[in-house]
Amino acid sequence: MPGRPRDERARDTILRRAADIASQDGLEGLSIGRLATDLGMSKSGLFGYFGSKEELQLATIRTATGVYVNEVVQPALTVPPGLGRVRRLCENWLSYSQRRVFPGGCFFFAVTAEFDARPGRVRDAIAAAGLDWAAFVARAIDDARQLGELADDTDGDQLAFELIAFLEAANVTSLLHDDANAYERARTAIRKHLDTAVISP
Amino acid sequence: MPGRPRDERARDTILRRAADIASQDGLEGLSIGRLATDLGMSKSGLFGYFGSKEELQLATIRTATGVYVNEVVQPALTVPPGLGRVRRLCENWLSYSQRRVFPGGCFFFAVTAEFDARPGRVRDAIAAAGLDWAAFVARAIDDARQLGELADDTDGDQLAFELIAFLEAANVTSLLHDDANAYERARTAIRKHLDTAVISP
DNA sequence: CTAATATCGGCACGAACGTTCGTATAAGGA
DNA sequence: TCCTTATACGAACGTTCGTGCCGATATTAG
Repeated sequence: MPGRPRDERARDTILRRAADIASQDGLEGLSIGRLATDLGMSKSGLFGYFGSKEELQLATIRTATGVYVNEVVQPALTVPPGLGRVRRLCENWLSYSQRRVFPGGCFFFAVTAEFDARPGRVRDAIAAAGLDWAAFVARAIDDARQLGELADDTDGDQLAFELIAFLEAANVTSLLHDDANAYERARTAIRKHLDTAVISP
Repeated sequence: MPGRPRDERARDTILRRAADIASQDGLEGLSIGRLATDLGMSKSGLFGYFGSKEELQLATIRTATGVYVNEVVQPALTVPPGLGRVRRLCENWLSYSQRRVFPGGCFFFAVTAEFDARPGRVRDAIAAAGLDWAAFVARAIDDARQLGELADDTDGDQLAFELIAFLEAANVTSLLHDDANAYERARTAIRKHLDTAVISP
């Protein structure tokens, strides 16, 4: 069985490029031949790293998850729990989408829409990542409520659903219509929306 | 040049099935061979109706637009302009997604995420449909405001952006996690959201 | 009843797909 | 130095893709 460990550095390079392609053309549109040509290597050489296309797709999702955590989640942990962290999470996400960290916008938006209606291990991995993200946002909201910054009857899951809806809407609008101020729309919506939940009087 | 008019009935049957497949597997995943096999006809016979895959994709978008208008837009026109029509539009959309009029959820959500990052005529057609829909919702909101049912400073485009964000978030959440109460989350969000914009005092 | 025309299936093409196989190269241990 | 092992490559596998050609069938006109 050739090639279990192989060169970790090269593997990461391959997967980072794979995530870029998949954000534009999807995980099915990501073909091994094109990826190999892009990277100046042979199809079979690249194939040896993964052993199957599905394994390549799963590894690409793991790599994209790492990028996502680095870009969106980690920098939000530098600010203390509370409303500030919630705002920071949203802003990190919008920046991550707007800066085109992946050229096709949010990687997970693209592959979620691609796989949400077909069963399999790839869909399961994407769904798990989506659940983790939603739970993380809800947790940040619950922290803010317990710190007395949000109203007592704030529903963390519900508010997370609404905030994430704004983020993804900005992503797709900006991509489809080259409309950069979609991000400003989302920022406005998030600000207004959080203000109505914040304890003010 | 064989086959310009052909059987209109058969053409509609083909395109309706094409839209169903595309809602699950995308307009690229929609292959002529599979579509022909599904319908019990030959590849070349089906191909003759359209002349190219891109033309099939564009025709599929037109057919899906017709379904969308029938399911979402038309029944909302039976209620008079105003806040009621806005609510009805949202409810029609959620019902259209929840009843799986297309087996892969909203057709346009699926194909938008697929094509939002690749130029071409297909993307342009999808983008135009998206603009029409957003403008229609914004118009309905503006009507409600001019009728005095919404606050004077209500921004129709902004509010339309927010409502559509909830709709699409319900669609994708329900599909990815088999979570039917995502629709209830969206209904809650829409109700709350419109209530804050409505003229109450 | 025949002739013209429209429609569709059978077949094949070239390209690209994921995958497998055999081989060449290069490094490490004996 | 020789042998082993790991890694990457080129070529080819069988399949499916979109597309084009050609002949058979059905429909319609004269």
